[in-house]
Amino acid sequence: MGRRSDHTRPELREMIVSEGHRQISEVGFARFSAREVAKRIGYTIGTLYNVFGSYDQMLLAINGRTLDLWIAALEGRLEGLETGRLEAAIRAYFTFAVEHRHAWTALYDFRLPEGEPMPDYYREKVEAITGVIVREIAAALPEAHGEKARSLARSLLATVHGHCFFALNGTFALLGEEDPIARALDRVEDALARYEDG
Amino acid sequence: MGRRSDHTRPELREMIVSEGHRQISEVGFARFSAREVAKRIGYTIGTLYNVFGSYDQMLLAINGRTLDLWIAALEGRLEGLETGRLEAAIRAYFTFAVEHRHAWTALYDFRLPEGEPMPDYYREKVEAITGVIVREIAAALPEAHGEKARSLARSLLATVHGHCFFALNGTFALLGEEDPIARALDRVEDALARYEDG
DNA sequence: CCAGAAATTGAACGATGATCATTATTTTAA
DNA sequence: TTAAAATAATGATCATCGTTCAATTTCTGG
Repeated sequence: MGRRSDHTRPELREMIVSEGHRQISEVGFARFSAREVAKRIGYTIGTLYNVFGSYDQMLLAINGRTLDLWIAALEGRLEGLETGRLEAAIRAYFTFAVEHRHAWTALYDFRLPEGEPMPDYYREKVEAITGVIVREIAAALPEAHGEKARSLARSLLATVHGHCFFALNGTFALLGEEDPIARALDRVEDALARYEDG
Repeated sequence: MGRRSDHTRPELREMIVSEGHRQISEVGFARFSAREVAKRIGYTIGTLYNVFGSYDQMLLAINGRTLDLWIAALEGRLEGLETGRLEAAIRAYFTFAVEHRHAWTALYDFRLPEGEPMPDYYREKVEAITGVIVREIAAALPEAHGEKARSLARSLLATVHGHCFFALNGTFALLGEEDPIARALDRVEDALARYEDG
């Protein structure tokens, strides 16, 4: 078969990302198959390569979709909230990871070959996640500003990530920790309390 | 060829784990190949299955080797140290991860199929890593004891892990953080300071 | 010395990602 | 209107992977 134009380029792109995300959410990164994605949207493997150029770029697009959904989930949860915004953001962080186990894990399972740079569009999505936390940290610490707030936000993001990661991969269960979110919130509180003092 | 007895069962096991660890350290989890391991020790793929029963159990053994080396590196670094032991432990945590990038990352890239339980020997190694931190936390906080110290240690372990993970996977670089270890130490200090107060 | 046990092989299978000449379709321009 | 050029999609081909297991070879106990 040749040029069909059943779908425009952007439509096709969307179909692949959408189905790819569905796939990876269901079976996880390890069992993900590009061929299966192609089959399910009624195309063949070659077409995925035509559209994305490489497997890696396709996976990046799929992970990008996960980031989009994650950002939306965070923002959505905070919308209209007056108090407890930072805590809500952290809880939403966990909730998304738990509810999208496989897709969330794939974010970290997949890595570009060394040396290959992250595309800007992806970098921006990662920064958007951070941005949410930065904003809430800055709001929680009126006296903090600029780089100080950004630095603390990055670090607390890593803190929350570590707790979330251990919660999902079974490390916390293995170690007997039963309430990972509470522990993450403890650590954030520790940092804020200390900051307020000096 | 048949029963050769060039090597005893334990010898063979050691050869596979040793070469497997070398392999995964070099090329990483994604490019790891069991066939390649077999070839390099002068056996064939079937033999690996004879010895370990499954691919997963072999990988677990290889990751177990990484944990052994990690524990040894932590203990070795602390040996004879009188002061600054907790900080030294955390620095050693990072140092090992950086110096064994691929092997360390493989610890988290590989997961058993859902439902399959961790073998006890592996669980014990993970607990040994935690144990080091628990011990130093307990030493740093004389008034903390039992479950309180364990709980805090687990949480700080997750905190350090998050920072280490973001350092290695490029997230911190992307966000402009240049000194992940310092940030991890900040967070640990935050927790200890708060704990000492009440 | 031989029969049975044990260890090792490697061919076979079904997948995977990757490549690319071929073919079908559309678009363009004459 | 039609021929030529550009484009889209295919699917056969390749190298590799994990997995299985009958066949083969070697060892060992009697």
